Amino acid sequence: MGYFEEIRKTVARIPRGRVSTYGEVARVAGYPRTARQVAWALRDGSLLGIPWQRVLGSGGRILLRGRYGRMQRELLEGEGVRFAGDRVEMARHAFTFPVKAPRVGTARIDGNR
DNA sequence: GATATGACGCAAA
DNA sequence: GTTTGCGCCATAT
Repeated sequence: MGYFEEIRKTVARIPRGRVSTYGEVARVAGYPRTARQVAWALRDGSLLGIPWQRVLGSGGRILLRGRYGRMQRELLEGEGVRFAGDRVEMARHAFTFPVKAPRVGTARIDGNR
């Protein structure tokens, strides 16, 4: 799987009305410290049917400048995302990606390893 | 291979 | 709260 594909797949998991951040997406996708590259993967997200508007800078700030930035805000507000000033109310909308942890089965101790 | 470019993030001032 | 500097790393040229 390619890098972009992983990133896009991760972004696609963000539910409507919830948001995430570049850094978070990068980590969850399995590529820590590649927050900047996430932006690259989303450049033509709108053309790929990816909810690019749900990815924000840390702290819930919209980093996109100009009309695209305004468009992002409109799209988000359109799906019920609330803003406090220039940033999204992360406490309310931050999406926590489900951890794909090994099951914590009842009688399973997970010996070593 | 070498450089330049960013929708980043964080620590420091 | 703001600005600055720097590390980061996939693509583009």
